Amino acid sequence: MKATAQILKEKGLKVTPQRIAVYNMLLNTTEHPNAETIYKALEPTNPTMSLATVYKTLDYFKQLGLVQELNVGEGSSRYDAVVKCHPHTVCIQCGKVRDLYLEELTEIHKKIAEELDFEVRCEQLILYGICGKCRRENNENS
Amino acid sequence: MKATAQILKEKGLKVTPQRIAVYNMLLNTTEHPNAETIYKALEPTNPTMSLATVYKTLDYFKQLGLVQELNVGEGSSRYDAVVKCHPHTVCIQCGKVRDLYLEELTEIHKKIAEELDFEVRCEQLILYGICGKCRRENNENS
DNA sequence: TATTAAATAAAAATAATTATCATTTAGGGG
DNA sequence: CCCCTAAATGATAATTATTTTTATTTAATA
Repeated sequence: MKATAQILKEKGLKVTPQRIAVYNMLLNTTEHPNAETIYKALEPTNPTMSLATVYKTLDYFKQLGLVQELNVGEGSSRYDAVVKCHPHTVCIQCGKVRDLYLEELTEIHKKIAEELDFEVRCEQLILYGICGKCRRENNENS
Repeated sequence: MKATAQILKEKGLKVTPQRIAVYNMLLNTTEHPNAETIYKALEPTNPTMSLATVYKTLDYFKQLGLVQELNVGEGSSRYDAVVKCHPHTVCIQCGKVRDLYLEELTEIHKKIAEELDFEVRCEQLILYGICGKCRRENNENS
């Protein structure tokens, strides 16, 4: 695996502890955290870090294709270090956002795109519903 | 077509000029306006209308299934009087949001959902890209 | 028509994000 | 290795979208 500092350098970014911290945090989670959550997670180890820096860092990363922004209809944006377009599930009960990897879908959308007067750059599919865990808990309590 | 007042009444809502205006405005557009845009559009005919009322009205409508909220990654939410889940295209150049009606997709998602430990309630597909109009304009200018 | 609970407008409050700006720092050149 | 400078940071103010509050108005029922 490529070192974070190296990745930043290749993108033409100055390597700073803050940027390394944000990127590593995102690499090591599948939780799709928002800026606030990232900030809180880094506070213990980076006590001088500011929330504005997190926002600015995420914005740079987004422009350079290091992260993707995801809005599932909450107040705030979530971020994902997996930049390849991929579908997500959102549990409307516990709020958990999970990645889905369904090659079929990608292919199907490509095919459909060809039939439209629209040049698809990225497709985002969000499935809203009840995750397995919540469904089982609901059944127990009824 | 059912009268707006009747629809509101059936949902157990008090019929007010503001609610009728908001709902009719959404019925008569395919632009997926946000709260601000709805407010501005209604200002000429409803000069006393307040933005807070637009927000509250949209919130009621959403709860009752009269409108659906759509977030394509802008700062604000858009609203659609077509409440059936359906895909959208978003032009990353002109910002236009359009409805797509692709039955195949709905079916495919249903099938895939069966294979997941996830009970799908609604799926939202957003295709980001360049619309035909923008693509043609780009070609002219190059 | 009178009553009353609910809806409205206006304004203040909140939340998420962005901008400003003085200070600090990364990283290239000497 | 240190200096220099442009860029990054932190603190804070500003902005934008949305929600809440509250006094007033109104829809709808008796």
